[in-house]
Amino acid sequence: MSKEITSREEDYSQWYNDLILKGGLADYSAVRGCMVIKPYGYAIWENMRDQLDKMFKDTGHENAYFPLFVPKSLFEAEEKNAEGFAKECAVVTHYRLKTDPDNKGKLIVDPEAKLDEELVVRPTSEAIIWNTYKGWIQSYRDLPLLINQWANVVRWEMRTRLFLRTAEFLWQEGHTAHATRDEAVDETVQMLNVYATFAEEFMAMPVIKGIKSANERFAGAEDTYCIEALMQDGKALQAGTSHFLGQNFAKAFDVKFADKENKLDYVWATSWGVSTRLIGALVMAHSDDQGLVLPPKLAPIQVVIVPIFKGAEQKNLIDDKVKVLQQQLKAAGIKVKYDDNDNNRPGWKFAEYEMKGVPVRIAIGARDIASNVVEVARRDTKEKASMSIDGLAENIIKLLADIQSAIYNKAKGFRDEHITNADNWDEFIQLLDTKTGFIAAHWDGTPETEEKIKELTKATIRCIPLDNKMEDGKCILTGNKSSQRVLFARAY
RNA sequence: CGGGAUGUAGCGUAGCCCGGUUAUCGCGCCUGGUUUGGGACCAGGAGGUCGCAAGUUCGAAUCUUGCCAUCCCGACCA
Repeated sequence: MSKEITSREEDYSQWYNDLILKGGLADYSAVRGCMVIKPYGYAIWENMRDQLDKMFKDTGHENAYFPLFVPKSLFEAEEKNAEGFAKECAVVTHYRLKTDPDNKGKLIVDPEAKLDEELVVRPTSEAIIWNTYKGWIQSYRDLPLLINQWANVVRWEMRTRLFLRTAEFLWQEGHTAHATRDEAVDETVQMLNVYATFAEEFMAMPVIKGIKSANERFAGAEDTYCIEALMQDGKALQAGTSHFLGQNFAKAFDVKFADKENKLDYVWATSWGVSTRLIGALVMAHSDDQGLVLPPKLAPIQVVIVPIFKGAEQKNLIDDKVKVLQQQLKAAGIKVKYDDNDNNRPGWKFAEYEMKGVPVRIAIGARDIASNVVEVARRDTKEKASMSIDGLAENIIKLLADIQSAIYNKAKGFRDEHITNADNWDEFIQLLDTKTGFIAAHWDGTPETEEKIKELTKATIRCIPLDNKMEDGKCILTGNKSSQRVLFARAY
């Protein structure tokens, strides 16, 4: 059949693409590096967004919206940030087209319509937001300022991959301002914890909370905290970041506040974000060679009901029964779909919903109704069981919870299996090339050493785990003294 | 952006080297019927800017050039 999926074994990249395309999450578009997010994929994003938005609001944040365009002069105000993003910015230079006098029916950029100042299409919004905050903050009474925005950003990446790295992507970016350093650091860590909780409890994806080395730090940040996940091919994926920005942006945009003693000081800042990349992470974390495996808490469809019948009479009988069941399941808060489309037979539907990663499938036929049961199949293990129609909703709720924790445990088992200590260079190389995953190794703490290791192996320091224990050792490359292990991996 | 590969109907493809009637086949799609417990079957039918643009030629899916997109490997990537 045309919907066959390339196996992970055969070609991991192709497997990933197949899942996205054939699972109906997204499609390529006519625009280089930009994808179309299809309804099924967007529904996952909506579920992620709704949950995260709730968590942001529960921690005191409000949503706002800032412009897509950033005047170049503002963009360059915070030097490090500007430098970091300069190479991947789309820039608007003109505001008008006109008909081509030499080529009928075609348009050209009107050279008369050149902008005095170029507009940068935001790759991130610190600049425009901090320029705005300047007008909003005068006193400690205006702080903290806790704002989030849901937006699209553009980063002109050289090589793109569906969801993992696209030229335009959807994300949220929180931007907060605080009166003290400590409060800003607390906020940074708090939001990192929100991300970690979301990843583990909703995406069923275990993550390591850590801090980035100087090389991997966000341009313009003092510290970048991150959650790192491990994909099934042994490569790491940065799933979310939370930055402590110090007073860098306050100084760049001259945002000062008066404290209780009427003393002026620059405010302290954070920014934090996750993007549609999370969908890529979700896909790679759990799926198998038959298709997507989605965690029940984020699945657009949690339960699909497939009727099996001979003739219209049986179909009517099943319809009546399903109508009741559907109401019960919906009342129990379950997202349920009844697929009684007559174009496809049950076997086709089974395969289709497996590919789409629907966590639970219920098959119901005349003989089931006769014995007051349904056949319940779970996507993660492919196990099938007969379940009584009485109290079905309660049992399905339990099953969905089971699946949620089962796929988390499976992913966590894999992840934990793939954190390995390396005590010298040979071991390090060996592990990178055979076992893959996170490698915990001593590092002398210098950017030069990290850079060298990256050159030699393509492995980078993913993070220094927050709960790291101190331990004397020697750097695997230089042999210099080290006080703790850091996590290396090849990464997306 | 450099190296390699690819682009023919919604998907997968034959034809291209060696230019020549109406562009091949399978899946899917539409109509009708029979079916339905793991990707159904029969009959009829629709669907094509051969990625786009220029060029060579009496004639281009086929040859040439440029461009666009995708994939793989690099470089790049908070």
